[in-house]
Amino acid sequence: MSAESAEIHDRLEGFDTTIHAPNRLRICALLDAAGEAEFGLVQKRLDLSASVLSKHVTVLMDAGYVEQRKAVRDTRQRVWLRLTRRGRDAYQGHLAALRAIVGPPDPAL
Amino acid sequence: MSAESAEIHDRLEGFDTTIHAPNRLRICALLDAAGEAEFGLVQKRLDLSASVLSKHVTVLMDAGYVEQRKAVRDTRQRVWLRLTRRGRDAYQGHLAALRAIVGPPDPAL
DNA sequence: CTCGTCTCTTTCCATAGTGGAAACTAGCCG
DNA sequence: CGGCTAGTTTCCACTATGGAAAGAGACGAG
Repeated sequence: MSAESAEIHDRLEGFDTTIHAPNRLRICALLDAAGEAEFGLVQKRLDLSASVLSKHVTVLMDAGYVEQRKAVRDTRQRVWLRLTRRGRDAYQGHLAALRAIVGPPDPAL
Repeated sequence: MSAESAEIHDRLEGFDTTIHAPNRLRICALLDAAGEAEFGLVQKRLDLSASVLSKHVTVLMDAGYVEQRKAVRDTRQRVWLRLTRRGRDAYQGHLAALRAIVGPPDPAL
């Protein structure tokens, strides 16, 4: 099981464990849809504690998938989050990998 | 953030961490598609060590998602795996949850 | 009957991931 | 200055995960 295994078993290319973690998947999905979102909004939307969200964002930034922008709203500094180009690609690649795993949606359903 | 949070944040109903784990997701997808599959075939298809596959199968059985059937092929006892009804439902529910998270596939792509 | 093989299963172990709580930091207001 | 808000980081306990190796059950060979 070596040379041909790549031909035989399901491909995992694009599968990204950094993104796959449930909360990070939700974060990426939200940012992908929103384009850019405020930290607090993400936190509320996903119902995460600030510390947990902050840590996941750190992981995503370390991977180069997310970047921050600081801006003032209501006299207060807030952090805006968005996917980098690389993050968007990785996210889309991960979705493609998931689709490859689960197969095409059954049209009969 | 309590009563209305269920209305606000993304729904996670159906999201099943037991199934979400990468290798278990692949196992469930394979069994869902195959109906029933031999342990060895699953192992080869997914390129997993016997011990790892066995442990994941145990987890899925403990959850009531998979059942085994022992049968002889080529003079040797082999284990056949399949999703239970409950497992199939949980798997489909998880896929639905994933779709709810990532949103509808972009037709423009 | 005993031995070796094949097919899983279980145990042991080391490592990494995860979240909650709380302490900490930075900017702004009064 | 003290207090408040918005994030960040640290501390901690717990769970998950995989690899390697030992076990266990069934079967054929001799």
